[in-house]
Amino acid sequence: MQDDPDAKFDLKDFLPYLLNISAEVTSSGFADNYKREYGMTRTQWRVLFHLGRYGEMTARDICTRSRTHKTKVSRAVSALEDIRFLKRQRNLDDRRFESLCLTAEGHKAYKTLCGKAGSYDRMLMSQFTPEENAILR
Amino acid sequence: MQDDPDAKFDLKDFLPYLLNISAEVTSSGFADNYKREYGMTRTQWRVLFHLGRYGEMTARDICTRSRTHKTKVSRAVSALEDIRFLKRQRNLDDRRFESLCLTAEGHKAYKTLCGKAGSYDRMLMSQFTPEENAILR
DNA sequence: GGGTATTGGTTGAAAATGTAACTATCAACG
DNA sequence: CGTTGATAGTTACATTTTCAACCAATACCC
Repeated sequence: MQDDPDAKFDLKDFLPYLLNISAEVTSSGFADNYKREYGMTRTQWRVLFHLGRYGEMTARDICTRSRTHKTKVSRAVSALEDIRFLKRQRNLDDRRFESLCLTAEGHKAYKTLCGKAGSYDRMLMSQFTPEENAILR
Repeated sequence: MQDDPDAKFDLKDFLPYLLNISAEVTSSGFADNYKREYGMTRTQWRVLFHLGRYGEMTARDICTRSRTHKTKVSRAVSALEDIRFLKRQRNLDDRRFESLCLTAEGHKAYKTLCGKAGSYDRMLMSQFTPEENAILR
């Protein structure tokens, strides 16, 4: 009855659904690391990672690179500033911009978490063959 | 496995991050369909889809099948009930359960969206080779 | 110059989510 | 019985996220 042939395709085959589930499972598995230790949210961790990995950049850069909405980034940046993980500096040429960079403390946290992320990633990867990984990415 | 603090690995290589981005991009591309038309949230859409595709089941079934937390499902069910897309019925043998099933209206919405999901999925898939798809899933 | 549009970033209110405690039902064991 | 413990589902409260409006600085154009 509910199975109209042309309206029928398995939920398991719907790519966005699949990706959501996988994203949630893998992310929450790692979230404890930054949450318990530093009280960071997912977005904050993302911002920290971008700055740690790619160095100084503006909030807007993070938005476009990480496909994150600017309000999310804005709030994450303030939060990271509050706990002294980053500092901002107005660009003098164009004073709308502010370039962000990590403090020593922020960088230390980044390095710690980055190491954990590396092993976590390797752990995830070990469940696939190399070819599968190449295609996934 | 040791955490190597100096390990530099690209953010682009962190699987959870990748999955999050892909999930977000692909999902939000489709979200307009149920959001604009029916005012549904992602979770509500997920519940609707499960019931439409697999027929009558309990809230708990949906939780375990879709890896969604029970409070999210509970609220989505209430919301869908409010707009008359599903009805619930207490199980008489064990009155803790309530089985859920779609109303005619709910099923109509499911069918419509399911059709769109199908073409959306095929569109996404068309960007990969069949082998790539097989592995992704 | 002066008006208008655009852009980087912030803010406030409303919606959604996460967490934990809660109700209600059943089952198991004395 | 009564107590304990598990399970299905809800609710309350705090945290996040979303959405739209907003501010300030710059660019564009006449």
